[in-house]
Amino acid sequence: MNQHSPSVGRLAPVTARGQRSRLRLLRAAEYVFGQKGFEGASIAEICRRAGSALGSFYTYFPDKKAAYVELVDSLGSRLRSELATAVEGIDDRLDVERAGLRAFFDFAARHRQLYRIVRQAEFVDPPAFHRYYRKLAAAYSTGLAKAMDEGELRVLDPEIAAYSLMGMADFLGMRWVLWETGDLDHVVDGAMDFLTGGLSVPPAKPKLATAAKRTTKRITKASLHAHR
Amino acid sequence: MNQHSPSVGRLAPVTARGQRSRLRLLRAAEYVFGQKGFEGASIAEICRRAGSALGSFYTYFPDKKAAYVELVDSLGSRLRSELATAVEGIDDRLDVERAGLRAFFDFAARHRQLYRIVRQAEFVDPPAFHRYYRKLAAAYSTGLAKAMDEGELRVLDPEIAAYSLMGMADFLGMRWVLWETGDLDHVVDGAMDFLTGGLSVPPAKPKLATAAKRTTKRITKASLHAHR
Amino acid sequence: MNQHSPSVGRLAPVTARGQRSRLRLLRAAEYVFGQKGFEGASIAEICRRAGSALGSFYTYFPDKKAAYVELVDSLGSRLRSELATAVEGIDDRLDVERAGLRAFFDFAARHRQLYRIVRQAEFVDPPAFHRYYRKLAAAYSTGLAKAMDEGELRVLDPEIAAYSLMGMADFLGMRWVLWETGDLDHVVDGAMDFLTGGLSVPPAKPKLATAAKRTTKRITKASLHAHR
Amino acid sequence: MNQHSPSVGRLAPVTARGQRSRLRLLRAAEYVFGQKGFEGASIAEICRRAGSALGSFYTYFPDKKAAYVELVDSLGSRLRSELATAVEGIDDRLDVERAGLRAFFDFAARHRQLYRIVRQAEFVDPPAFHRYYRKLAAAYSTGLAKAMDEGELRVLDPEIAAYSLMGMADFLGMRWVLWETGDLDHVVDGAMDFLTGGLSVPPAKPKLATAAKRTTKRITKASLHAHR
DNA sequence: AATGAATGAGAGTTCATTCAT
DNA sequence: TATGAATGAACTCTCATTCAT
Repeated sequence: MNQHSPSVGRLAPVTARGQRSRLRLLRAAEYVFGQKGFEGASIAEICRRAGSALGSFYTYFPDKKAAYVELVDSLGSRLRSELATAVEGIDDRLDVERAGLRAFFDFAARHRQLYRIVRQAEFVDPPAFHRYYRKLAAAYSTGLAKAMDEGELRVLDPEIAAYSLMGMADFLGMRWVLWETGDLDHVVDGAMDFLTGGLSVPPAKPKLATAAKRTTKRITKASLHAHR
Repeated sequence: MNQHSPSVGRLAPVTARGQRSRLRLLRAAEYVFGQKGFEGASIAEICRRAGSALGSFYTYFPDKKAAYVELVDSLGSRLRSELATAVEGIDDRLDVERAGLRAFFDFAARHRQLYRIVRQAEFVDPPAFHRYYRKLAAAYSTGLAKAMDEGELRVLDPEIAAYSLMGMADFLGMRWVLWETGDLDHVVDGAMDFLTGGLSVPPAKPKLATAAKRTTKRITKASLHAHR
Repeated sequence: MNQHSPSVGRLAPVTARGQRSRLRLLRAAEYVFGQKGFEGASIAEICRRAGSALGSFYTYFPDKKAAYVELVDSLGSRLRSELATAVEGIDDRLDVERAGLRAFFDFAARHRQLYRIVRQAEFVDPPAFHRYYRKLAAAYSTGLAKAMDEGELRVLDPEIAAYSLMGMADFLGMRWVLWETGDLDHVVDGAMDFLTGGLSVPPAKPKLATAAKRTTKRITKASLHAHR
Repeated sequence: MNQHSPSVGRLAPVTARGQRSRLRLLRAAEYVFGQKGFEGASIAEICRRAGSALGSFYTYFPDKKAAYVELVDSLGSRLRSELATAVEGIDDRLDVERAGLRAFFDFAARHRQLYRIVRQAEFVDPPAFHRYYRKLAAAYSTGLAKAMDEGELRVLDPEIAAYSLMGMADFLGMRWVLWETGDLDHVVDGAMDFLTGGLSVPPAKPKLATAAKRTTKRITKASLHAHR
């Protein structure tokens, strides 16, 4: 175990000074873990960055993994909370989707460590990894199910829809937020276009379709060109 | 042809015995890397599993990373080839999507190490990681663009659509292949339902819509129940 | 008087509250040192057990070793005092031996940490270790010499006899008090039998010897059986 | 676990070079453990002394403790074997005792690390500690029981006698081999005197007793003087 | 006197890689 | 080619002790 427990030393600091130290360490850990991954990060570097002595890390965390797990949980709840705030008060469910997607991209842009930390969690602590996605999915599923019940969305299996939408957001963010910052408006529009109407051609007016086709074809070729 | 031809990144064995040793090592590596991750895996364990001596690893691979990168590339090309085979000769583009999704799930079920190896590639060798997804996306985008051109699919930005569909497949596979083996037919149906028609309620015949709604609503509730 | 008077090796508390804290720490130290050994014990655990803060230890002891040494000395003097009390007023010297042996076993049973603390003292502070045994041996030798002088015991080198008797008591206690609680009366009887008459067969009356032999032979075999 | 196992790396070396390395490490470990105790010894120092690299220790031992336990077992069997050799062919049982005692003192003198290593084993690995004494005691008890059966020794509980004799030897060795090298002949004589005839005064010829008394009294006083 | 945060030297252990055979 | 011993840098974690409050 750790050297501490109830009376002597705790992991939750009691003094204000302790609070500050712990926070500094956690922030440094978020940065370093995001930069180097779990294995690549060293406690020494985290402490150096936090301006603490090596041993101080263990005043606040039982071990390296615990700090990592705390970060995963924290990123998850920060993300969920930002998403909730972003869609608050929006009535139209498709607008909710748009705002949510946008908010996710913003979050990812402000927390570029998100992907690396969450994805590597699978190797560090599978439960934390599952927790992250399951909590997101649960909230998402519930929202979708409600909207379907109320006739605002087409009726689908909400959990399948939730994982589909999460996967979309995840991959689009990886591609256009992480790898190559692009015109996010365009990405959001494109994604909304897809998730709103799906792939299949509506049994519709041929003239309109042709016009649209020409337009997007150009985009298509440019995109393909750009990436080998 | 590309930067990953046989002679680059690997030390090609000349004798048949060497061929066999190399393959045994690679198979062992795939297993161990999939089980323990890149950092967690040790060359010693790989050699033990392959029945080779510790030093022999370096007869065939310059270092640990090289073997890992080769695996990522190999998984990528095996997957692309299986997908291509699976959809070969299918005319209807939506049937192509269905068959592709199914083939991906099958592949993931047979290569449960896929997710762990590919995802961790980001930390081991970012180029290999990008290559994996970019090659998949390029092929996918091209196919979608063609189908859109030919009027088989609604016209969308094909790269956005490709990443969206890849994200869907990835997350659905993670959820229903990796985490919890479920009724894959149901998942494929649900995913096709979503990706075909999207979320928005069609401005359609009220009677049909109502009927469908009631039917699927029951499914919905069951699903929610089943997964917390 | 000697080099271990109250004010040396300890920081004497002045207030009553201080007295209590010091004692609590010492008791906790005795427990933890006995449980984990000198190196295995941590100041943190001692403080936790004592209900004190980590820093408080150093209010009363200059360092870890000082507390340990104080315990060794204290165990030594407590033991010597109990032994002295136990044999007080006993006239027959062999009865003194019996009572002393018994008292030692009782002490060891009540202070199971005794062996571990004293034996490890050799590594922590050799002088304290020697002091412990030399003081015991000195008192013992004196007593034996006196009894020999007075014709109550056979005349032997008293120091050799003292160390022999201490070794006997030590090992018998280790075996039948520490390791496996047995029938102590039987052990005391057996030990007295040995230390009274020694190993050699007296040039005695054949009939009695034969009878005794048969009787004890049975005990013998049972004992051997019982302990592998 | 260790990085090694069946095919890749073993703890038992297969090459002659490996044999030599292992032996060098074990000898160095015996020296350093004996000098500094288990906790005080560092693998680094052992390797330095053995002329090996730090990591090589772990080629042959899974951890520090394993090497220690191996030493305890090895000391135990070396001692038992020397004792067995020393008494081989001796008919008179009391002569066996004398030769055994002497052999033990010799062994202790040549392996001054014996006491420190064995005694600290209690904290490092209790089973090894028990094994050491129990094996000695078992052999000893058997020998004593046989001699008692055959009428060569007075009949006593052989296990009690064995532990008594082991304790005597242990303490006498500690006092006159380890602490202060003395006249071992005198110690052996004195010990034999005690263990042969015990403490009690035989109901014998007064004249002889008086003579003996005077002789030993002088020794007594000298001894007492010498040690405070 | 008491608290608990801070310190940092030092430990055991792992393991990718090299090398002699 | 194959083997397995050898290497040593690097890591996580512990804990006695000090110090500011």
